[in-house]
Amino acid sequence: MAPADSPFQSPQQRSKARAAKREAVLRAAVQMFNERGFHQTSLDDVAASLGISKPTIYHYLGNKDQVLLECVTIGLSQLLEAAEESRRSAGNGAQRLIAFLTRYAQVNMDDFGRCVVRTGSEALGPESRAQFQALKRKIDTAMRELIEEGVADGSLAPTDTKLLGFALAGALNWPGRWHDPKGALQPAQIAEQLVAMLAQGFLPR
Amino acid sequence: MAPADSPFQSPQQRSKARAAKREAVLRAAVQMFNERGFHQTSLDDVAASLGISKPTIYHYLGNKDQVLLECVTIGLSQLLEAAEESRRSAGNGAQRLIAFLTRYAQVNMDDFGRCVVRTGSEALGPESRAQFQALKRKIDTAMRELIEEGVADGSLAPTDTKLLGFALAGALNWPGRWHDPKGALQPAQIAEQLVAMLAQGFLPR
DNA sequence: ACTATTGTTTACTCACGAGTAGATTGCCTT
DNA sequence: AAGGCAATCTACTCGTGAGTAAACAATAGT
Repeated sequence: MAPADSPFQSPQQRSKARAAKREAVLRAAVQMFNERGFHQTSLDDVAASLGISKPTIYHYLGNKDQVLLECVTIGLSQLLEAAEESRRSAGNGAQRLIAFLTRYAQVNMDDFGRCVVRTGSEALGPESRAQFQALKRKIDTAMRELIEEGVADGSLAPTDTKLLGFALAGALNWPGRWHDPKGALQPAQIAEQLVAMLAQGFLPR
Repeated sequence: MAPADSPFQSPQQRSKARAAKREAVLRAAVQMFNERGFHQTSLDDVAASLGISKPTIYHYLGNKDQVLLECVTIGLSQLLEAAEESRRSAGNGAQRLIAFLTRYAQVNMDDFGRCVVRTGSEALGPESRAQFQALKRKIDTAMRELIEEGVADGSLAPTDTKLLGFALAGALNWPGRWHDPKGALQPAQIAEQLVAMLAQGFLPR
């Protein structure tokens, strides 16, 4: 084993460093995409923000399309993970749905989640677009399943599953558009209040 | 007065024809924007779809930015009009809010409304963007006022007005993303059901 | 008939940004 | 020592698409 402070890197350290750089590129890219929009962001801009040059980005990622695809894939994976976690968790259907929705809203206020919300599938090339849409469909399906489980166990009022899914998705995606990460409002709070509001409806009981 | 079938046009007819052509350009443009996205649509494409050439578009509209701005302005005007109409209508606060929301959702499934939903403000240049955002803020404000009136007259449960506004806007903008105009589902039905669902919440009563 | 105005075209310019070629440096292996 | 691989740069190419110049046609007004 090498001394911890050796200036020479082990293979693991090297590949880890490589992965870290790759991720740094994605982080920088996604932040600029969210701020200015995908088409208003050149890879030269992204490179400059990291103090590197464009070819370096191409060293880590194939092309601009792939950069975007990776960003949204990360966001969607977080959502998918949230769905799976809720699936495994205890509680009745309504409780598990609410847990999922809360996490869902939070992810949509994070860098990669926001990118998912703000990216229209048209921005991607045909192959990437297909992957993107397939992933989104997976999330939709997961949400619907959670809803149906809730209806089945009686903890949710019976409704049109698809429509409820769309309504919830819309309401909880929207923060990805309006929420300002530099603002005072905390994502966790927004998520919780929003979900509570949706759960209750707005007519008086 | 000239004979009705004269091949010579009166000044009114000329300016009307001009306006009609302008609108035809906007219609063609907005449809392509919605389908392929703004950046994936060149003005050459739009022109071709009308069987004309690009400079003709420039004869009616200043530049691409302005084309988009006009499109979203039309959409937003429809929303604003809906708000004003609801303001003037009879009924308690909740009823007027619901009427507005229903119309709001419908507009968002129409060509120009969809364009509003699908267009990120980053796509526009600075001046146009400011106008766009100002208009959107107006809609937001109108919605919040409707909510507050409902709370004031007791027909709505008291809540965080801003948050409810965002939740409703999100849920009712979303159809502009997923609804397929060529699909079987009718916008009017979707709008009504969606609003009813939001009004009631999804927890059992 | 003559001129101005409106509508429309063809045929350009020009900038920007994605993507690449090839050189360079330095570490790592044999 | 030598060759190879990883990481990075400078300096390009090249397509696309916004926007324009200039000509042409048709209609309207004088």
